[in-house]
Amino acid sequence: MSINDRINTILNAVVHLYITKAEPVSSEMIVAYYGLSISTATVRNDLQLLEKQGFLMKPHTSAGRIPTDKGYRYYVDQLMEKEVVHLSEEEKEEVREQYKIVRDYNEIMKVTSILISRLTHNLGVVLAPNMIKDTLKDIHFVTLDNQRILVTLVTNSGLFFQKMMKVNCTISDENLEAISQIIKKEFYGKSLEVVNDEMLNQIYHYYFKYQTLDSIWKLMEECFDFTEDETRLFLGNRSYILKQPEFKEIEKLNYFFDFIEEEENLIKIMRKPILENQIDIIIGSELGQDVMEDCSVITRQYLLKGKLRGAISVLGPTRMNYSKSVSVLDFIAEQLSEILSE
Amino acid sequence: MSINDRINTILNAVVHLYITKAEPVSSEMIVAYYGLSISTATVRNDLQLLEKQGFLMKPHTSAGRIPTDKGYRYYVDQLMEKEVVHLSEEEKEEVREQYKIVRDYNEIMKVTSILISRLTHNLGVVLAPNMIKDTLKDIHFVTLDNQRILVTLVTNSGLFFQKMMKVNCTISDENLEAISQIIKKEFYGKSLEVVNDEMLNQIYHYYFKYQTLDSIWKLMEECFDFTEDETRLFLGNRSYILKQPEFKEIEKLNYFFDFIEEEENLIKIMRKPILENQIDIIIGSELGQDVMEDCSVITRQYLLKGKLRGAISVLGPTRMNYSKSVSVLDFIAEQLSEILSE
DNA sequence: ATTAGCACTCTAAGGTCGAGAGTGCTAATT
DNA sequence: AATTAGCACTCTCGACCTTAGAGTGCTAAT
Repeated sequence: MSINDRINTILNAVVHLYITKAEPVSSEMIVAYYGLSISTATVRNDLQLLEKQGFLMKPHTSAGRIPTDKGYRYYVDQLMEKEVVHLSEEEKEEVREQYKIVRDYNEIMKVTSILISRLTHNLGVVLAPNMIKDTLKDIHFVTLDNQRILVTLVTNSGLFFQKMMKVNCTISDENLEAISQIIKKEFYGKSLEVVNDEMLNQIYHYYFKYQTLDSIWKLMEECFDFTEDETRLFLGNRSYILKQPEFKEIEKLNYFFDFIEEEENLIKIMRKPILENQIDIIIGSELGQDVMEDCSVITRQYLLKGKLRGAISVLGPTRMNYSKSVSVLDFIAEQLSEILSE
Repeated sequence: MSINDRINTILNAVVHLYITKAEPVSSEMIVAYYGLSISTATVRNDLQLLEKQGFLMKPHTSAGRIPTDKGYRYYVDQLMEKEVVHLSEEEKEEVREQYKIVRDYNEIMKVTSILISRLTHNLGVVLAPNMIKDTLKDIHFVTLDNQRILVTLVTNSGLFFQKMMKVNCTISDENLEAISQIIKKEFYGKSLEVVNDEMLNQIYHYYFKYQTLDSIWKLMEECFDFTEDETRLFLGNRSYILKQPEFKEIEKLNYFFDFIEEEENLIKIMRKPILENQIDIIIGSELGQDVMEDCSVITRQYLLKGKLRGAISVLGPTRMNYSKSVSVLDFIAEQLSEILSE
């Protein structure tokens, strides 16, 4: 075993033991738990070295070591076993079971976030599929009552988008049918993004072109305005994260909840472009949020019919089980893509 | 001022001051804050009386008094001003503003839960309108892709219910149209409850009656099975409640979150029948849940087109501002009913 | 290069103490 | 009879101290 191997082993041991025990790791502990054939003094020398290089730190002079963000970074990049799937057959079965029951997209997203929470004991987050780049396949109007119309918009990948519109005059089913035909004729095969743009920019054009249908077009303008970014975010259980020792001071929890309840914060993190089938791990200070410097986020995108769509994440303390979380996200992303695409 | 009036004033003072200051209330404090023209000794005598009768208690011998559940109960039933609306014009305006923006039912529910949280600084909860007693007005099928059909079911009060169905064979639009006609013919004007029952019990009857449409009926059985009680619950912000002093011990928070994340718990409380336009206040031990004995729930139902539908609630520590919470629920229920019924 | 040995440092838990808040009782006052 | 002043008593809370022990870092030996 070369000296470099030994140093790596020791760093790995510190990260592992700290993740498991949530307490600073001492030289003695490392030797004991890893059955190393070197003395604690040697380990101490190596620990000093690792601290000087910025991978480890001590909470106080006479304490064991804990990893720094740099230490975690080195661990996830270099040391962590990525191949091994850290999921038991029971856990996998649980996921499959849950997915068997769900019926609609909302439920799928909700269940996914809960599954991630349960399996990682951190907070699971799901960003619903973005369909702005899908093309328009179909549009339907359903009259709810004489003041409300439900618009359902179906895309080429089988996703749908709904909006309720308020009207101040009754519009006959024939007229609705006519307008849906016109929209299909004009926009079929165009991406929602384009539909949105064209509709907003050229509404008067359509208005004059199909004058017979008069006031409906004003509504269409509103209806096709997707700019408000209807991103839907699903947060799983909070109860697991409360039990993490890092949150035993209520102050930390406050920061954490203030952060996650501002949806923009999470969306910004999860929207970050990631290479297909890759995992994005952001550790502590890398988040660039002072109040979240003790937390990490792991994000993975999922596919729908082969295309990147939404993302799923684990949010927890920097002292989270990274390899387990990665395994969970990998497995769930795979199952989710399958369900959505089937 | 009769002696009874004085006792009531003192009890009222203790509740008020404890709600505001979150600290045991002393005789001196009562006299000071209420400018009473009696001595602290007299107040102490009355406090002793109130304690003997079970309305107050002391955390320890040399501490001030705090209300018992019985004390809170007497307060909300007898002392609390119910008429006065404890909402500022700004707060009301905020509510109206928020409701102006929302577009669909889901969003309305979500916004409502958040508004309740924000205005009460506790947890707001919304139970979505129950439509099982509505009658069937319309049904639509939308083909998403060759394996999925979206069923939209419209009721007489303009609510709708959606379900995604998986099919293993392509069903033509003509057939879908035909079946929607048949369903409308058979079930128009019947309550969803009845539709559900009849569909489940007589599925074979329909199957033979309209044989030409063969396998679709199997799907209908599944589609109309509402028994799984698709109750939708919306929880508002958790961040306010974290800041309440009763939750400074993390243990209490754990119990709280475990409780609210089990949706059944909240549904059971909120489904309890309540007289129209009445408020239901459940205090501490009245909840019958050991772990929640320091929490209270206030529930109010809201109307849709004049009929009781869902419920909105405030969940917080027993030391919550009951009159403010009641005002918030009253105002929001009114606004919500209006929005839903307009 | 590794290790044994040991002095040193710091935390965490426990103990003591006094100040102060607030009560309850008694005796005096209205 | 109801109210009040006066005061002893009780309990908490924070400050301070002490000690055990966990763990380090250095030095000198291997």
